[in-house]
Amino acid sequence: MDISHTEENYLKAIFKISERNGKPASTNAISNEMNTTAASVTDMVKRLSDKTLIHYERYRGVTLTGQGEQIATHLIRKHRLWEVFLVDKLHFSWDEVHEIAEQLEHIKSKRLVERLDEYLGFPKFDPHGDPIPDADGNFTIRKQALLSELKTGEQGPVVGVHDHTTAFLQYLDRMELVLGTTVKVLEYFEYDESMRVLINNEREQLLSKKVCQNLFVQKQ
Amino acid sequence: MDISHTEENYLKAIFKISERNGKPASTNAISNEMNTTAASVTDMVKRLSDKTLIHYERYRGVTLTGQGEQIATHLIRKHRLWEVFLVDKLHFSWDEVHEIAEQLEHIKSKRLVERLDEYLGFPKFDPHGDPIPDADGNFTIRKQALLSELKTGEQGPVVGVHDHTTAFLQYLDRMELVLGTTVKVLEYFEYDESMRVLINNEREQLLSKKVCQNLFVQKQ
DNA sequence: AAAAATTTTTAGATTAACTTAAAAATATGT
DNA sequence: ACATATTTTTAAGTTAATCTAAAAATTTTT
Repeated sequence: MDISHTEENYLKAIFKISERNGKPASTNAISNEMNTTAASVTDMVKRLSDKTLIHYERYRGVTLTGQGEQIATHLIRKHRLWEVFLVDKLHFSWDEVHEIAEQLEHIKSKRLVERLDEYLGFPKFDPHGDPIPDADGNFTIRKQALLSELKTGEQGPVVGVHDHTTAFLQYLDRMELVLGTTVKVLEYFEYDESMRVLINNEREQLLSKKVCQNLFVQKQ
Repeated sequence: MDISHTEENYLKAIFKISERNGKPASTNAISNEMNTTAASVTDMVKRLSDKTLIHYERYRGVTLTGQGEQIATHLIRKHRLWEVFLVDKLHFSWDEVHEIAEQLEHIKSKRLVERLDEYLGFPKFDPHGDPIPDADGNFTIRKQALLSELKTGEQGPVVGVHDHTTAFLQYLDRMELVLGTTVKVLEYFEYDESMRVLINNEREQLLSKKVCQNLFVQKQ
């Protein structure tokens, strides 16, 4: 059975939505994620159901079958491995790689993925700190919290971002808040929910509510 | 203007055919190269003509416009650069890379190609000895001849293959006739057009007519 | 130069992926 | 619980890319 580029993207969207909301993906949620119409989704969802890649009952939303989930996680695996390649080997910055990886993830070759993984040193996380699933679709789980959830005095290394937009990533670059940087909460301002933090035990910095709510820090 | 995966493949086919035959690509030649029907080609050729990527007059064959040629050579550039990547960095063998590169060549990102080129050390030839065009579509030209065209006593390094099939490439691997190997013609047998050659000034080898007609050797 | 063979184009259909607009089903508010 | 709002599906149609079969144009043969 072969599966189109488009079908793959639908499966990935369904995976993301279900993971995010912890429940079946609605037609509207999918159309929104895919920048298409609800009618197109209904159409596609029938086809994916015929191929037993999803469970679908009209008006009840969509979940992935084992097969469908396997394809979705494999796409994510490829996407994130390619992102590592682009950053580590070709020296792209972390805000430039998403769109290219969006194309590269559709390249079909089992051996290519295996060799790329090996070449990159079997990385477990991509340049944004997102976990790279293994060949069976298992993600490494890490104890993490948003910086905004830490209490005064708590600290940890920055391990990921919640917001993946170029704007945020470039902001972090300018602040020299790369992955691995240690952040310690010195003071919390209830007024605007901002924080004064100590970065790498060296310099102090004021971070806005929005920034704190989008930075993942490793726990304990 | 955007151009589909399929349209790109047509342009590449037209480029190859015109280059091979030194005249406009016929509908049949294209349908043959693309494994499709003449009717499909006529259809597509109209669309490419509307986009001013080719010159087309019915019953008279097809040539590429400047724009079309630019796209075709850029595809070849990407294809061959990716082949170098697969062989040099991921350690694929030269008979395994064509199909993967066939997919990778469609990835759209100017910066990616530039960075890949740099990462690979600006190679001028791919793993099969085919020239890699530069960003302007110019190919490095090399003085070469088929081994079968050499006279007794002449010699040169192997620089390319005419036949790109897996069977031939694997045969060369088994014979340890990789690119760079020096071959000297010791004797020519008129009977079956085979040759006795000296390889790397070390060992003698008998090569069949077919092999000699598919190996490129650097001249003078 | 006419007949035969080949090549190319047109005509008519199909499929995947998409759209808009209307109808149907489900969910929500009072 | 019923009217209203929202979500989802169906219906009908479009476009790119393909196909088969038949017609038309070109080339080759004699």
